[in-house]
Amino acid sequence: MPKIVVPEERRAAISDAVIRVVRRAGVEGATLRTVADEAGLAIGSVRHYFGSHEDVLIFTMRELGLRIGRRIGTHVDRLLGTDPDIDRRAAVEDLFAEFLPLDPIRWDEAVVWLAFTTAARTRPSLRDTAVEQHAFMRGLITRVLQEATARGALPDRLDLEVECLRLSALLDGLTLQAVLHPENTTPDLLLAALRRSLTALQS
Amino acid sequence: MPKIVVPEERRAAISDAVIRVVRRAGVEGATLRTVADEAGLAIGSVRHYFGSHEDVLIFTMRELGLRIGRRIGTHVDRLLGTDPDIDRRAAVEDLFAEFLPLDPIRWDEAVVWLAFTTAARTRPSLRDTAVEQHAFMRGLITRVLQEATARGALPDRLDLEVECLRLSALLDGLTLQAVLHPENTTPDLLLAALRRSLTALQS
DNA sequence: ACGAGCGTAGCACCACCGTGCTATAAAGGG
DNA sequence: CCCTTTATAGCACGGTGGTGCTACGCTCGT
Repeated sequence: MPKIVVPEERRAAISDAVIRVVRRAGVEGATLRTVADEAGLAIGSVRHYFGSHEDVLIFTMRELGLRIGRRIGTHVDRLLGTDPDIDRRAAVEDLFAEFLPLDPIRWDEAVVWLAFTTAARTRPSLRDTAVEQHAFMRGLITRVLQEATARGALPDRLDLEVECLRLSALLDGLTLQAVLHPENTTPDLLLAALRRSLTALQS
Repeated sequence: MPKIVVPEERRAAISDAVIRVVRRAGVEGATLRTVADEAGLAIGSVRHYFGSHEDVLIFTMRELGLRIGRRIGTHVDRLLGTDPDIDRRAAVEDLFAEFLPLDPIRWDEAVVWLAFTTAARTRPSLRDTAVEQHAFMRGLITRVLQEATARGALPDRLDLEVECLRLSALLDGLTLQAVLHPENTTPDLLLAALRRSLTALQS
């Protein structure tokens, strides 16, 4: 049966298993044994595709980061595209809403990403990915704010560095609360908070 | 030498050691051995004061929560006190600023608290404390907003549930970013973001 | 003064971790 | 057809985790 296998697919399947385990038991719960079990493989098979346990985590975190970035990228394309007739306010709202865990799929992703990015504080091998993703988020928000300012959609004496921080902190904070206290942080509340903040920004 | 020891002091000293270890190595790094080492005790001595490793973590998290709550409580007393001549806007700002990691001491506390509260998601024994502290924060913010509305300091058609979420998410998000990406999130930026948000709330 | 009780310390056990290493079976190329 | 390569699987080792249990010494009540 071997040799027909595409290594990339196997790696992806394994990292999916890692994501499920982390969601259930945290990063420290994702041992080679639990991951192999979740993936329906033997521990030796998992090790065949990764140099070490650390590599499994690094690959999975990067994979998850790419997945999130790809999802958000879709909205960026629409917003920064050439179509002049779109409702830009709605497009911006959609873009930022994509950061929020508004459905079970994104909620799971947010849970796992939070686990990884907090774990990265004490795991040097995960830091790079965490920093990259954070820079991506800050850069994206800054660009959107700059563009909106240039367009006259925002007051032009805003301190964009502070506004970027406020917005990214809001998104991170909403996500954090939705992940840790979902019973008090329903999707409709998340959306209401985002809408209110964007509206307040315009005045 | 024994018997002169006050058990509560020993427990407090041990939980201080736990806090230092968690700051350095995360919750999963706080094993009985590392904690005992950090406290300058033998592993058996630590176990004399706690029923289990789990108890050590529970006690320490609760202790840290109380410490944070006590610090914030000081500002609450001042704000809700009877003195009519205080600058209420400044008092509110001071109160909320107390949630932020503006100095090394509070930064350490924020790091450790974040570690505990995220760990609580997968550790049932820590959940209660996490939920309590979160309810405390939400309740406090709601009360302040209600009082400000009653006083006429805020527009009275605000949806306080949404505003409470916005504010608590902002504080949590700012803290999260300061903890995970301190190089991009300096204390003066944190304060600027808070001030801007409070001002925006009033208009 | 002496025994009870508490603080301190550490051994021993089992469970689980990552990893080096080996074994087996299934392809694909010569 | 055989032999190299690759996928899969698993053993065994060293290290480390929490914990049950025991040992020892100091202090204080009687």
